Amino acid sequence: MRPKNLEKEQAIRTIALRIIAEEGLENLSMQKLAKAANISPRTIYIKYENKEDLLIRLYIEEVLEAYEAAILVKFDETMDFAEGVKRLWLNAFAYFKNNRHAFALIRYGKSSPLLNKAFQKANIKEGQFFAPILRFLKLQVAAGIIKDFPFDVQRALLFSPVIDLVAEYFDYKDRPKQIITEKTMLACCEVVIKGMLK
Amino acid sequence: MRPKNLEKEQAIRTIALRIIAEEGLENLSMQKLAKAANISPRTIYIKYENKEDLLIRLYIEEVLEAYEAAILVKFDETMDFAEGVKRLWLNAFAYFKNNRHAFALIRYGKSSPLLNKAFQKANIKEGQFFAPILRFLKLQVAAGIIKDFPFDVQRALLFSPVIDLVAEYFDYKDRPKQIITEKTMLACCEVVIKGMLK
DNA sequence: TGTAAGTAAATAAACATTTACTTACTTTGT
DNA sequence: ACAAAGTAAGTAAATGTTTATTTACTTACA
Repeated sequence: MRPKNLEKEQAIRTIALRIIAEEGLENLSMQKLAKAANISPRTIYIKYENKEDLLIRLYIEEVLEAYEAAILVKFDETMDFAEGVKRLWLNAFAYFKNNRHAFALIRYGKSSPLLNKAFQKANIKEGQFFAPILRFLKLQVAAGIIKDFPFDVQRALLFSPVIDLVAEYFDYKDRPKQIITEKTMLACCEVVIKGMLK
Repeated sequence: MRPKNLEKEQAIRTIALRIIAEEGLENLSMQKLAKAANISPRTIYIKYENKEDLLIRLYIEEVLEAYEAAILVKFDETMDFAEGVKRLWLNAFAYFKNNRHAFALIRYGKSSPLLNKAFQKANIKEGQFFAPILRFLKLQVAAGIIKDFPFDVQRALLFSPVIDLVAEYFDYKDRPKQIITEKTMLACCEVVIKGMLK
């Protein structure tokens, strides 16, 4: 049996992400993708059931899982609160800086109903994305260090500025002076930490 | 001369927003929109140059401008810091609660390159969206009440959790217990304010 | 009655997906 | 050691549908 060409599989994913980031999810078509990846449209259908399957697996397997892995590097749920949050912020910043296209799809994950539903489904099925962060925060609440909110609320308070700040980072990339540096991120992270402490 | 039917114009906008919110921006087509609004596709082209023009004006004129107006109700740039931020948070929460479809397009505004560029262009041309908030924050910095960050950074720190919390509000709408209430929003707002104070 | 608003139907291009075929590699019998 | 068979991976081209937009006509009102 002829073996799968893994380079082609990776090309499909890489180029799909690039098209989504540069032209938008609404402008990604199977034929455009095939042409850009220098393959036949049929080849995409060997690896993916259909367009929906491609998008969902691109989002979950290629982007979310890699993002989760990157964010948890050198993170440990028993860390000190401020240290733990700073580690997560810096990991996220570093990951997105090097994965602009993945960042674009992460943003679509919050707007597109298709990806949003896929995320919720995967989140239920595979335990929970970012489970170590959930346990980390539970420990902090139990120790009386931070205020007690539902997890989803804590996540919004602690991490939603990261996404907006990374967006600013990319906005300022083609301007004379970058205002979002690792130093800025750390200063912002401290603001968020201060607010959250009891 | 036959006069324009303003009801049809409004139907186009309302139904376009509904399709985007329910099926996604990538599933809005001119023909589907015309059929849902019970008009001929040609009618859309009397009011809008093309699909791009429709989307951009829907985003800027129908959603962003209404959002800006709603958020600034009873807000005054000379307000006390905590009072001002709370007012903005509660106004945003109230507006989105009653305008779920507008909320969906606001989210697309951050992911879709088309809408994102349109926003930046409009923001430069028409002075600045949310200019009173910019001046409000400048006053607070000058008075030594809050930390001095670039405006875009301050905006991320003070307001990005609102969007995520509203998303949670809608998520919890079809579950037995709502966790995002006005009280939750106020508690979160206080967390953010505390972090920002000098 | 003149005219822009509106319609129904048409156009050509692009779309997701399939058909019919070829290629390249593994397995198997010698 | 090796060639021929079997097979999934891959291709080029076609399928029928949907797309954005236009054409040619009708309607309603100043």
